[in-house]
Amino acid sequence: MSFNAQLADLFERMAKLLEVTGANAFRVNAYQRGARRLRELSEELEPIADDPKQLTATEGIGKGLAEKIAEFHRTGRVEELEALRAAVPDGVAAMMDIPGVGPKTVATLWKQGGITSIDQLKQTIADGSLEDLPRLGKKTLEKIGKSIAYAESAGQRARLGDALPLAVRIVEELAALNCTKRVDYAGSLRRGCETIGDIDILAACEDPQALAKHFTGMSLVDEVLLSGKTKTSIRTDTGMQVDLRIVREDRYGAALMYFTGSKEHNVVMRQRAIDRDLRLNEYGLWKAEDAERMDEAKPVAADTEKVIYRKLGLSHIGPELREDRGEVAAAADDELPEPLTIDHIQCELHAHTTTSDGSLSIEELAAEAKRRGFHTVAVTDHSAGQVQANGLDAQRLKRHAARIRQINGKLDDITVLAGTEVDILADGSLDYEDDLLAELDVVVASPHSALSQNSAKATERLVRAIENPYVHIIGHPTGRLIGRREGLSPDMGAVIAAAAEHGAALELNANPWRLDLRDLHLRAAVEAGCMIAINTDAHGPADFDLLGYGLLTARRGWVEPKHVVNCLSTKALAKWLQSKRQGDQ
DNA sequence: GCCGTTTTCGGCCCGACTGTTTTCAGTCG
Repeated sequence: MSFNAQLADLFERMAKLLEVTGANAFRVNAYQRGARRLRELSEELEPIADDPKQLTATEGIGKGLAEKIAEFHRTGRVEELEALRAAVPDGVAAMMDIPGVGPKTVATLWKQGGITSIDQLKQTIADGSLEDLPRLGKKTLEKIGKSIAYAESAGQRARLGDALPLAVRIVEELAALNCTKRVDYAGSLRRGCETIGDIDILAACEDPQALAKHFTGMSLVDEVLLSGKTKTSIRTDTGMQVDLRIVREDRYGAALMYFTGSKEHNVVMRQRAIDRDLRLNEYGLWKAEDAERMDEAKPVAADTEKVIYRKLGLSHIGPELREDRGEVAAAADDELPEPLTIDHIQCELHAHTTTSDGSLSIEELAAEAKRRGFHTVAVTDHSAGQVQANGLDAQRLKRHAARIRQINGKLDDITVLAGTEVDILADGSLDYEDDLLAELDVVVASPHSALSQNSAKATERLVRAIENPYVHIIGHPTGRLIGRREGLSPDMGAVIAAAAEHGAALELNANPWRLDLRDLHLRAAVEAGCMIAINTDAHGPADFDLLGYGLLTARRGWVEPKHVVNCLSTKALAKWLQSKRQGDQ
């Protein structure tokens, strides 16, 4: 784990323990913010760990955190954290993770109830001996018990690819009602986050009661969690929590902005409003004096997000950018990245056919790509190392390439490239000889095995593949599977620097299990001058639809059309593929 | 603990919902 990541974990732990012990909430928040900053930092703090001046130049790190960083660097530990650990049993801190249980409840359970673990809490709820504690009545305990049971059975965040189709289905069903004026999904889903805690749906409606009733009566509803005048929550049969909020139509934009978040983005926006003697909340942007009487007053702006941003002196910030990663400053200077849309994507450079583990023939793949409006599709079947995927040995690859070229000669309006997705072996060598790779139009090199090797080895491995003169694209560079497998954790700065130097593109694999590279690494890559390849890794016709997940992730990574090889014209793409070859001759 | 064209103190986003109270504390987003 990197120095920054270790510190981020440490600060998060501090925050949690401080919260349980009833520390000042703003102090807790400072540690949380510090941890978050550390995770987003692209440069390592270790070299400057003993220089408070340089450390405090980072936003969110002041004198206190700088001292902790120096202490950790010097001694490998932080005294205050050790003291907190000694004072608070592990099980007590763990109770904070139960939904509906916050610091106050944990403190009551621990100090007054003697509960020091989730297991003990579960038992005590079952035998009913807890009900004498203040503010812990029968219903509350019942709810906590349910939360524990649910967390034990599921608990994990949903992948974007599972949550988005579900949200679209719910939005479409609610939109079909006569009384519905507007309805959208908001929250982390609208921001295109790779995993989603719960789905937020926002609606404006002439008959809120009817809408809420329809919502709780949908066939996918397993349990109604709460239902108020403006907020209703359900759990679906797949275990996903869905919140519906109903707002006035003329306040819709303010609500959409508010519920899209992120929380951190909202904080910056609210502060920006205050700096201009305005107030921003979920009901609109107000003059400061009107914020107290929103019922009678007229908002400065409320019906669309765009107007609210404009009234705050900002160009419209796309939902994927709203993470407090510098987007507000960029919008103020009119320097936001150009939004990458599906119309910019003109080719697919990573696809499989029946020759390895795909479901389409070469002709069918070409036809599907053409139907999607692409000028080029690359056939990149697996190399021999992928035995389970029917990977090709050298002889089969030669015959396959010849057949691809033969078919390409007969097709109009679509170019089919002869390529491969060659394995990057554990030591960074490739699964084919260089002279065979040199015969192909496009080479995608990907790690598929030895995905738990250490960081140093992974870095060396990927850099070596990047240095190979015949490699155009590094496919799904870390090999992670979201929520299932962590994949490689190389020194991404070194990998990116190598890719920039050698002109290899890094892939953003659009499959929602992968989304690899992830958003923050993409941003570091384009800032370093790397090209990005956004591919669906199609194994069948429907996989081309996965491109949408790639676009969301790319926008989160501040990737613009000019950074993406799939946005190149036929001619420019041919030139790019060639340049790699010529540059090394 | 962080931060500063109201800078070394005094703020730090704020409203909905629930359950336990009987006017509000705790949690969540």
